[in-house]
Amino acid sequence: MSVAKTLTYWYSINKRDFPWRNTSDSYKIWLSEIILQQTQIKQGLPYYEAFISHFPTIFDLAKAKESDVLKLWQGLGYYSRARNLHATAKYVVENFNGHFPNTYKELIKLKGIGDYTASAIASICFNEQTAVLDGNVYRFLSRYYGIDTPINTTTGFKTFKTLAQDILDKDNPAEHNQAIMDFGSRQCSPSSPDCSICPFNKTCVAFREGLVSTLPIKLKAKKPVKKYFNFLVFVSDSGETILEKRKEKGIWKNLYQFPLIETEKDTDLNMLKSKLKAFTLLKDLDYELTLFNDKNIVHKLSHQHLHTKFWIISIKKLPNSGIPLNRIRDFAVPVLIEKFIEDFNF
DNA sequence: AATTCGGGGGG
DNA sequence: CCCCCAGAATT
Repeated sequence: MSVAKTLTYWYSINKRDFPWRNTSDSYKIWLSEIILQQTQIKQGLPYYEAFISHFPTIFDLAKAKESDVLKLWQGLGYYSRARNLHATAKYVVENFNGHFPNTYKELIKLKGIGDYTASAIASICFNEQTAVLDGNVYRFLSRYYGIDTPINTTTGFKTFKTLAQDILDKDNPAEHNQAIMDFGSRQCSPSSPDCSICPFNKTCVAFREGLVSTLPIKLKAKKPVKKYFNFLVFVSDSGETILEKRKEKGIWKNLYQFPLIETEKDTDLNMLKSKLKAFTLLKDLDYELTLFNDKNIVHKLSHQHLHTKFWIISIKKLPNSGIPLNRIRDFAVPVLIEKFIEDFNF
């Protein structure tokens, strides 16, 4: 039996039911694929439900404000996905009357849709013969064929993409693509898969040669950089605070935060006081400065470790216009800020 | 070809 | 502490 037939047979028995399966609604497939980029199903599922509930059609999503889309995306990370999701919804409504293009070639032109997502939508929605290549597929192919080419290189991508395309079941690309991903996710799992019950354990190169735990090969990422964040949490007598929008490119673009002072090294009370003196807005105002967290809160991102202090600035009246504390939950904020808001309990 | 985008969970 | 996750865009 061919590799593809074994995969689809396994899938016919082990298929899980998800709300984006058993539909060919390209809006739902697209939404699920964007949410699931670099995201486990368990984490993404509640967000998918929330988006479908708030935006049942692409027209609803296109009509929304970006701030509302980001608020709904809050906590899921990689926020460019939400911005691109919204932009593409508007684009597809404006240019295609709400209908997604039905080929890989046209889909990949859209913001937020790369090789994987274009292949997924084209095959699942329109039965185009184009193989998906995600982390699960890399793992299965590298183990089954015993390929030690690093997967996070240009050569690795070409090698595995070609192989995935070669073994694609041309008669049923939609089922095949979902089968190979589900198989990689659940049977050919990253750590300690149960190869004793694997339908490929007679032919898998990695199993035969004892390489299951070493494949796939991935080049190591460089170490994350340390940063020092000081958030200024203003609290006025009238119950207002200050949030600002992050407009620069970089992390958390278009999300909100308390006014931020980033420093080269860890900051103590006196250092921060001298920093605040540079704020002309605060010059003639009377305020009390206290540190909320004695130890730094370390928020870990893929490429940055944020050593964070929250400074409480109690003040009679804000230097410029603020927002009422009971409105704070209307703004999309990073998880780091959200956790503080819950802990501080204004 | 490298780097940068988040956050949660497993071992 | 390491790793991985239904990757894409930018440099």
